Amino acid sequence: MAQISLTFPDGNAREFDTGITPADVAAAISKSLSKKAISASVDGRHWDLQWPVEQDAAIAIHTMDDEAPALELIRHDLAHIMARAVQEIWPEVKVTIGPVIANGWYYDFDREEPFTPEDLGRIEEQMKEIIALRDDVRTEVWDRPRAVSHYEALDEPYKVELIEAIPGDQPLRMYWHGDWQDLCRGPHLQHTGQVPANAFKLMNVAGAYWRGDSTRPMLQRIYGVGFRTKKELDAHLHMLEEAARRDHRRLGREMDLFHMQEEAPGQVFWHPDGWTIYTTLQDYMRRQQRAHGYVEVNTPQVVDRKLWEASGHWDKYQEHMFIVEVDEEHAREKAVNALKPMNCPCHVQVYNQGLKSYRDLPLRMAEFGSCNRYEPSGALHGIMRVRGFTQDDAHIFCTKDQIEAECAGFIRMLETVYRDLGFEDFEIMFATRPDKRVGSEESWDQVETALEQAIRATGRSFTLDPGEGAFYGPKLDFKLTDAIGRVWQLGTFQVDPNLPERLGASYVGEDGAKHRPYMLHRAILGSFERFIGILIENYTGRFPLWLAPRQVVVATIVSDADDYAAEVVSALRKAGLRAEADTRNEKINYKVREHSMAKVPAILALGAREVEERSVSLRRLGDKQQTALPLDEAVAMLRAEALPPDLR
RNA sequence: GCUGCUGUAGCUCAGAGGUAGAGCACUCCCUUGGUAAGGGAGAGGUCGAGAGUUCAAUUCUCUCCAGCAGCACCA
Repeated sequence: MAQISLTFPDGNAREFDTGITPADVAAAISKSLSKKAISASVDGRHWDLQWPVEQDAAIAIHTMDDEAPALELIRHDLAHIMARAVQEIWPEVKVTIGPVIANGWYYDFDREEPFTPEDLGRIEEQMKEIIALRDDVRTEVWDRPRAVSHYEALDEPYKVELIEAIPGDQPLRMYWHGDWQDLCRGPHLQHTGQVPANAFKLMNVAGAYWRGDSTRPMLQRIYGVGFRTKKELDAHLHMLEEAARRDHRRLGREMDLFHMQEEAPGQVFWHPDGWTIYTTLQDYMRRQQRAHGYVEVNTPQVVDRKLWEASGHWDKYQEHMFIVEVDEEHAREKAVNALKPMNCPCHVQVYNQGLKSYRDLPLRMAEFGSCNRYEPSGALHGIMRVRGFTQDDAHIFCTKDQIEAECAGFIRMLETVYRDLGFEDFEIMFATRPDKRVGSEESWDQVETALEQAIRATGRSFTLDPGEGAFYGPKLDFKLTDAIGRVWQLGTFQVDPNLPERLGASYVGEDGAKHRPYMLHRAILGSFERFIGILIENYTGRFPLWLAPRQVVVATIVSDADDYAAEVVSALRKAGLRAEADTRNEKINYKVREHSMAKVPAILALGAREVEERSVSLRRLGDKQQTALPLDEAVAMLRAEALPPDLR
């Protein structure tokens, strides 16, 4: 029999018969490895222990100690075990697909009746029984006709469709968990007993379209999470609780920052404290924009459809626009307006006033632009996804040659802002030319190169997102990671030669002729609403002093300190701090508890001693202790600390 | 928009075919207390909206609205 050479991670190579399986390889190495083996990597590909190896390759045998392959196998087997459990309980249910996802898996089923939360418990029990059976996992390769007729006989139409969608005459792999069988590319564990029975949990049921297509039937998707040990599962569940505790909708209500109500779905009623955060953030952004050479404008909310027709939004974006029809009795014709969903067309109108020279470029035009978009009801989510919002929007009008420098300048500005606002990590996604596009290849080459050079100039790396650019130009998306590892897409930078063309923007060049400027759409926060939602969750409501809506509460211990408290508050306010007195007839314990829960960063307690000494007793949020210090010193210290990062 | 679930006091939630309850918050009184809940009393609800069934609906049915989870969407 022919031999192949397998190279192990330590660099040693050994000869084996062609077609040997990793299970046999493990057995040849040692009995203990053979027992512990769960899968292998063959030339970097995750490989089932039962699959034969036909060529020379680099091989590594995995055990449960190898986290990534172990979790993938556990979750993948759990998906199959869950599907088997469901069909054992309800044989009429049709199975579809069940992939591994972050932290777990899901499986989509077609069943007339909805699954209930009680059903999930029942399925879990059934899964545990299957695991206890320690059924062997077997695999075979089938040819296509056999697989199709097999699933037709079982009346599993979704599987038939899946097979038909698999390209070419590729052989199909079948897996059995005991007698239950599924089409699956593998790999899998060796028997169901290898899945930890106490380290998984079914989380919820939700609808999901077959093949992700909203025109296809809606299936029922069951989500589960699975780990190697109960400890890992518990840690994950704890993390979810932590995320729920940070939920901006809950904190927004508890901290009295904003509310939303039925009469204005997807729109925010900002309360005084929430609006303080908003305006503080806006003031900060305004300073940043000025420092980076932007001019600020403001443009109308309600604009005639003619402009939207010219910009192309009427065609492409109408379903997302709030249309306002004005049926004036004496109007010659009915006026149809739309609330602006974006600021760009209006900014071109500002640009178009007066003749522009190449000397005017680059022109960086910013607006805290209030936009309204009719988002689908199911997309709304707290203040993170709303129908009325304000962007930190700007458009840079420039020449093609200026794109690179503008892009680099923008990335540097964005770095500063994210750092100041508490986010150190962000990633750049570079979306390049899509299949359906306008413009010459040469032009795409130039613009994409300019963006790439700009990123390199800032010393950053990027992830390529091929084909995901807009039809008229490439874009950069900036994704940042928050305190609990969630990723948010906020900033964007997009090159657009199209809108200046449509709306007739031009400038007079050095040659005295008219030219089209490029337009760079860019935002850093995205929208104030979403960004503040993220800030709330990132800080769990415990804002740094400069952003905290209520910075200092002056709490009296005895009513004899009331006058002094008024004096302290006034000194703090004079120093620019947001301070208020709490002279209620309550004990200091009560006041400290209440203001701590309201996440006020600093509490100044005043009793007879402080009145006497003209001092304060400062307690910081989260600290168990307090420090006594003279009033003047406390005010100076808090004032310095409350300066926004760009003014320090 | 789609599937499922939910909607009762400011908040968190209980409840039942015969027009409602708890805790916290709120108001008032007592208490002047030294760093995360002092004590007492009181007020507060068209049970999301509309229609239907019924002697009787907040409870059952239907429609609508909003929210939640996921999907789809996200210039």
